[in-house]
Amino acid sequence: MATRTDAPTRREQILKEAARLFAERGFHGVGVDEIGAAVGISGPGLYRHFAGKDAMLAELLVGISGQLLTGAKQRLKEADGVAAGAVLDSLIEGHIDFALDDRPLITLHDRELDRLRDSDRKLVRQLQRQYVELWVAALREVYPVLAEPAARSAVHSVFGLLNSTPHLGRVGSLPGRGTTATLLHRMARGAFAAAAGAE
Amino acid sequence: MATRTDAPTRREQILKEAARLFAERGFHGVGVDEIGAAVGISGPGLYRHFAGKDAMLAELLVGISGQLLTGAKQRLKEADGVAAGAVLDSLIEGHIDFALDDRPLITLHDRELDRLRDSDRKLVRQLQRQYVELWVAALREVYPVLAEPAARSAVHSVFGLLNSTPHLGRVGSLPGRGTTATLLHRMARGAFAAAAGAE
DNA sequence: CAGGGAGGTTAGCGGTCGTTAACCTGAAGG
DNA sequence: CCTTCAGGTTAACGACCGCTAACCTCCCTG
Repeated sequence: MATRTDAPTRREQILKEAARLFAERGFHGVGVDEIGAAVGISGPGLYRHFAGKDAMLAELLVGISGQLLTGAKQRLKEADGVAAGAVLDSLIEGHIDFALDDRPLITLHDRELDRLRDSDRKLVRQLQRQYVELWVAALREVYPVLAEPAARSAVHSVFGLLNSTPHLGRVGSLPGRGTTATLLHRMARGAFAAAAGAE
Repeated sequence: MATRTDAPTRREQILKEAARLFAERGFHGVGVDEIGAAVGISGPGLYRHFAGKDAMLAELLVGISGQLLTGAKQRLKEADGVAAGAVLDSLIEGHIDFALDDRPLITLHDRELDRLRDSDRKLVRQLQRQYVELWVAALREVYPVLAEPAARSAVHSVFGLLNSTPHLGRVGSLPGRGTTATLLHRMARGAFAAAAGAE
């Protein structure tokens, strides 16, 4: 996958700023005028790029879920034949990268899903479900003791743990990205091991 | 502490329904008419009990933070002289009880804080900070290896793990409250142990 | 060099929402 | 029995918000 070097399109600028604002003040708490102002144009100008405010949220949430799922599938493909534990580690690593690099999106991800049109919400839910099932399978490969319901609960809980990055204070106060990533990774593995420990 | 048997006051009914609605659709996504309808009166009738919509949210959030902090202090007092691990277990147990019994409140707790007036938000933040510091101290009692910043990050992450209960599907699909509580407790301990493991 | 589309602008409409005003009612109490 | 007041009601106001309409201005292209 070639790294993008070209300038972001206006659509992408808008999506990025909208994500930040939605994460900060909630979908209903942000007006289109503010989103426009954040990219240097005025409110109604946004309608040259999106059908409406809902469409921005939909594109963000579908994008997030799709990106997580695609990334996970990619990692699973690359990790063919390696130890089960390494596969799980790779999933964890991918999720942590995302949680640390796109904190506004992580916030939106589990906060504004209900604001979507029915069809979009179903799509996002389906992508999320697939992502979860990838984790559940990888987890049970490592810990066959875990029954499926317990494994699913454990995965959701670890998502909660990894997605706590927005609560870890502003970027400056963190002990450094690498340190935080390592800590989160260890804790996730520890939580999984404990979940399987005394089943 | 005597268990309440008397009927809930109207104020309490309103707060409970408001919490549920705010958690479901967000603070800005719920109208006062809906909150009124949920308790059988009409919108403006609420103003006999609260100064405004903001006041309901404020009372909810301050109540949550205060309740968590008070409960934790109580548990610390009762657990005087016992092993450090047992103290940490008691904190975890208290938080899990809260997360499982008051899921709407847990959702509000880290989602709508920014909608508060400055003074209320500062109060809530202060209560939350005290609560976190109680945990950090208890955690470092068990794992003295953990430096304070790492301990604080670990605590926030475990909160994320424990507060994931709203994502665990509707109550019916859970494997039973006790089972879930035990699983969460084990995972929290496992995450803490791993955080301290290779410091 | 016409012209047409991409991407802006401002004005304004229609609906919603929080809040207030004015009024009503039933029960308690001297 | 009259008063008072807690706790409702409906009507309506003002602000805000998403969105559309109408118009403008480059820039690209045949």
